[in-house]
Amino acid sequence: MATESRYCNCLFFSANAVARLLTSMAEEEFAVTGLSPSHAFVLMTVCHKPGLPAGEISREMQLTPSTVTRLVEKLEQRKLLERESVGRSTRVTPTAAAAELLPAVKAAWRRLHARYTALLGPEAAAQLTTATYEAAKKFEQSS
Amino acid sequence: MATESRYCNCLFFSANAVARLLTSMAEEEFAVTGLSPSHAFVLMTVCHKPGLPAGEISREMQLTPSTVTRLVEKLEQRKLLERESVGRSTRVTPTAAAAELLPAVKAAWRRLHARYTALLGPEAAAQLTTATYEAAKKFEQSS
DNA sequence: GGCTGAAGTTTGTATATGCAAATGTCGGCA
DNA sequence: TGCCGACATTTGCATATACAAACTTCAGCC
Repeated sequence: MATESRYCNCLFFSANAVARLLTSMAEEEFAVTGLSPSHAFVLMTVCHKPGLPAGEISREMQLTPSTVTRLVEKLEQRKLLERESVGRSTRVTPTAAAAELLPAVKAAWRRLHARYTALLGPEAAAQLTTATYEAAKKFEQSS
Repeated sequence: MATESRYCNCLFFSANAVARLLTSMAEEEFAVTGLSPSHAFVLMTVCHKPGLPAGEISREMQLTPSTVTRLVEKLEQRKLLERESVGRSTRVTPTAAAAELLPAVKAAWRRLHARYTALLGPEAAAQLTTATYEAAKKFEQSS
């Protein structure tokens, strides 16, 4: 109470702090899969829709195309994904190894969810999540 | 509506998206000062408490000491801050140039605030900010 | 008084992400 | 048919941030 940060009323500030802390939690939970959180999300996305073009991954994950290229590249090196150039798009498909790894990835994701939900309380967590998602949508529209 | 992201109920995901979007807004607003948002916050922090040890900056900004070292280092190169080694801590003080730049920095900060507040609506913005800040505090305690 | 450990900072290295430019591919039009 | 602009992706480069190890300084204890 005595030491509220000077920046507690700045959303830029708090949002970045929360994102860093959640990323560090996510890294811990996904560690058992050998993947970083972002790589894990790419894997889940591609397993859900095999053959997805890279640009679609970019849109679903709200990351730039170049970032997606790097992520997929690394997963390809680990033999978890394959890329196929089709026309001007690049279709990405999971390998058998990816299918095998998927349950562990999904379990880690569930643990992450459970972890921050426990820390915030179920209602607060749900509310913060939707508010944050709505904000992301509005910000995205304006840019 | 038709295309809600699969990840809209994941706070890790939304928090990172919002943080990226806010960072990009902040970069635009702080651009006139020639500083990145983080550098601008360091400058404001040090102008507010001249002689602050680096570790205190680290705590106020919720960044690691090494990150603060890099930020201060660059501001020192630009003749905006000075470092003085006192015992085992490093005291950081603003230069005259920093004092001169400070109003522009604060103005940019106000513009940033106004910008996201306009996009979200005043109540929603305030509520999201406090909820986010509370979450950051809880996450920090648990780590 | 000298050692030992803890605290504060810096340095080396690694990762995530983005922007801008380059590359490759398609569609339409002269 | 061949060129030109638009789209999808990749590549080169830059920045932000962190972790771990090294370095410095102090504080207490023998």
